[in-house]
Amino acid sequence: MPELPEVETTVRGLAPVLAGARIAALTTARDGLRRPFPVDLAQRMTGARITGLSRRAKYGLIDSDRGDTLIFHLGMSGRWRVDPAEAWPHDHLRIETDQGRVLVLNDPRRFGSVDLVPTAALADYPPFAALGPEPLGPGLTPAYLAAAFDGRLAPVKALLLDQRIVAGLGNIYVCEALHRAGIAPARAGGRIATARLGALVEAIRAVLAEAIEAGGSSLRDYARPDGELGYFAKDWRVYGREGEPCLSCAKPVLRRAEGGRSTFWCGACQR
DNA sequence: ATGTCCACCTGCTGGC
DNA sequence: TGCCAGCAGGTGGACA
Repeated sequence: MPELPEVETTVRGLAPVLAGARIAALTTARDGLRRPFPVDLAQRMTGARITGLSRRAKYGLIDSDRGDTLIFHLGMSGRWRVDPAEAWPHDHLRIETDQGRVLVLNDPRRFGSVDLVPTAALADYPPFAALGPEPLGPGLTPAYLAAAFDGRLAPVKALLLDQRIVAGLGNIYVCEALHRAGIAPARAGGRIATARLGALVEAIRAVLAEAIEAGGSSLRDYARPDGELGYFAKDWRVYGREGEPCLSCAKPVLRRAEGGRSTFWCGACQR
């Protein structure tokens, strides 16, 4: 389920537990998730000190002082739990720090992944090879989108979900950004005026920034044990609101399923 | 190359 | 109450 804001919030929640700590133990409960875990994961991480945490697209990065970076992806249902009071089904990976803190990666659907790559060779990590710019970074501009969308007949929604064009957007935030920008999700990407792409860039940034802020707020609340990172309540303007009134014009929000995913939009506000 | 669909998994919900 | 279809926020590979 996690998109960029959820992963960002998760990383921010992991940082106080992991940064500067040494890994006392790393254990796995199965061979892997969507991919096998690295066979030497425990060997290479045990005893290592964590020097920093960061995020790229929907991936979380945990750097060790041994020159390795552990890269996790939460897939659709992954979450990190902090100092869990009890074991849950689908707890797949457990980290214990030298300060006695415990982190557990739980992922019922197992669409997530955990990999270990040399920090110096992050660019060679296959999932990173073709990633587009970070939506909150300097690379996402109206001119960039205009070039990326040029001549494309695919729906703008599909293009925004393509991680090679923009890295980190998922179904929810694409629906929300398109609504905020007043652009119909089915409109061909190459048929959007540059001025409207400017509105789209602003909408993407605003939607993500607000979600990260909401996640940060929930993070501050849960200094308690057995915390779940990255999941927080958020009110969507269109996502999940089929039939309910558009918050801009009160006409019912529409939903269409394509390729197994739902698109929510307002037929009146979005053109 | 581009656009579309499906598989990979488990869990939850709503309708019958 | 019980069963089952449908749905879920991701990625990547297959196909036309």
